[in-house]
Amino acid sequence: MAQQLWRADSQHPQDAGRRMTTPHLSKSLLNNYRQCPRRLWLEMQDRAARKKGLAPVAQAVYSADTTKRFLDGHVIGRIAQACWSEGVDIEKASWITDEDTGQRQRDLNYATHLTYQWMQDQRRPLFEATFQHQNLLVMADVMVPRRHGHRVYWQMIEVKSSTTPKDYHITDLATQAWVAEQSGVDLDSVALLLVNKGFELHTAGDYTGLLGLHDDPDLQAQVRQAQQQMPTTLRGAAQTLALRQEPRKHQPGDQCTSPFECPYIGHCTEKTTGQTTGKTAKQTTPQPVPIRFYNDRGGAKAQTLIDAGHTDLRQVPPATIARLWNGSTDTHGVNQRLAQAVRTGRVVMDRAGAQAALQTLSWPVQHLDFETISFIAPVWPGTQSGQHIPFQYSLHRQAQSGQVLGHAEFLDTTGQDPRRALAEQLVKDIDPRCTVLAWNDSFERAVIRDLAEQFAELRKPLMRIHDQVQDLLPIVRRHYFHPNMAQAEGSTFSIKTVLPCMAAHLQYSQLGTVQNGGEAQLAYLLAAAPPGAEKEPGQTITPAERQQARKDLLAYCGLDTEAMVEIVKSLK
DNA sequence: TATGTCCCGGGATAACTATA
DNA sequence: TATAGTTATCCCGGGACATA
Repeated sequence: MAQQLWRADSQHPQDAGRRMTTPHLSKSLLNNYRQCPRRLWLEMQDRAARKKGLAPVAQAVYSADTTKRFLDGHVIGRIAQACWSEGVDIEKASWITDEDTGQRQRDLNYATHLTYQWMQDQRRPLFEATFQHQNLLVMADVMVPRRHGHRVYWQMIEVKSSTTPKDYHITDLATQAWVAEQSGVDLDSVALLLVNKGFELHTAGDYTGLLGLHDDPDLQAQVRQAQQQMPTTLRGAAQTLALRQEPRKHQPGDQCTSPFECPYIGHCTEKTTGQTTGKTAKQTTPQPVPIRFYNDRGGAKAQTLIDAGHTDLRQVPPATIARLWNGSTDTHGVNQRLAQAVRTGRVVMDRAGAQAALQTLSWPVQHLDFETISFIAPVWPGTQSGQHIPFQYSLHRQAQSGQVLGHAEFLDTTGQDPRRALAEQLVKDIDPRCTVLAWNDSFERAVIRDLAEQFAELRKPLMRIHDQVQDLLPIVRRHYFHPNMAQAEGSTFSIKTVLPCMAAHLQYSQLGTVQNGGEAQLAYLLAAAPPGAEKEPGQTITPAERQQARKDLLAYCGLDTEAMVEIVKSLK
């Protein structure tokens, strides 16, 4: 006998709109809890405040990187749905118009009801099928009916804009399958629909082969295993929600960025460091300098010092520091310089060594920086998913004296494949006699290699440029350390960390909306969007916005190479 | 002679550093 | 998300030395 679709104790969807209480938790909220209870708590406070039209308790801010990832996810979601032409989009059908206010809004109880109805039909795949159990609501990306003899089972498919399966994919599937099964759905399997690495677009708009189904037995077992945690997780989340006070005992840590960036990082770090942040603390308040090293995997070296009772990096004797790295210096002596810089509060610089390194370059040098865009679903024929496609570069020419001899730049925001024009211009702009300097050159070299592979007739000059490229970063790393770099928020040797130490008059924070690579990608998408494109529903991108995005892009990329100019100057 | 301990170097690997 | 490069760490074998 076929198992009934809905359990007796679950509320009958017939009167869903009336009797069902709105669930308190969704899959993503549960994920927030898994990542950090404090995040869940803040998110719920935020929602409650928004509902009442009040100011949020904490300001949630998503970085450009995360925003871009969300965009990618939406695109992949749409492409996935196109794989099932018969599919019914529950989400789309669940928007109703409020008779009083005339506003359109989504009715999740209605979505649950629709899901129930279509599942009884047993023939068509469902998108965003909505299930509720207890106070938890989930939406499954795709549900596919599969007939075994007389019975119909369902395969639950989770679509991810990722090329490899991740742990959190398993927990996602576990949560959704658990809720669906608790509400009586017969699942025969779960699956992930992932992006096939290396997919190349041949015909514009044809994404056949972009996505691949993963439903091996190992996945089934992992999801089953993860489901066992569900009751515990739900109980924990409920306890967190019942708290009246923010659970501050959850202090910032690795969980703030892994597996996802938390939008409340700003809120939590502000609260914990209080008024004495690193920026404002001067000699007046001798706060202990936390023990941290460069490239110290998992903080192992730092931990040995902490275990030995050290609390302030400035108080650790140099010999003790040296002993950490087998009694000598670490590979390039970076951490000896780091410790010395922190101890003395002064810059450590091996000027002679830096000069010797710079001496080996072919002057004048040209500082090169690319901005690239990548699409998980490639838009231009001949490009692959995830490929970094350059749309902009900046090139500063600098004499050995330090003097700037010229600046060239390129920016294509036509929305067409920018590679050809960029490659041709680059070949014209690069002087074959000069060293080309990049910051972390592997990236620029890979981009140039790609271009050389793409355009056979430009291969020779492009590969010549490729061979001209050298890296400025290791020269700095081996000969320079500024005390501020030891406590930098970002990477120790990121150009955005190093620049303000070497040339205080140049600041990324003075730039407009584009202050890092992720923001550059978003600005590009804005500037190069097709005519009539909308930023938000109902908000067409204006020519002024496009112009501003272009301006910000030029300023940002230009500052990256100008930074390199200044860095070379201060090494001399 | 057999066995155990320590250290060192080399190779593989995982994790981290950068970039967008 | 991805890639390329770097580096800490693990593991292993070999050599030196001590001990049974």
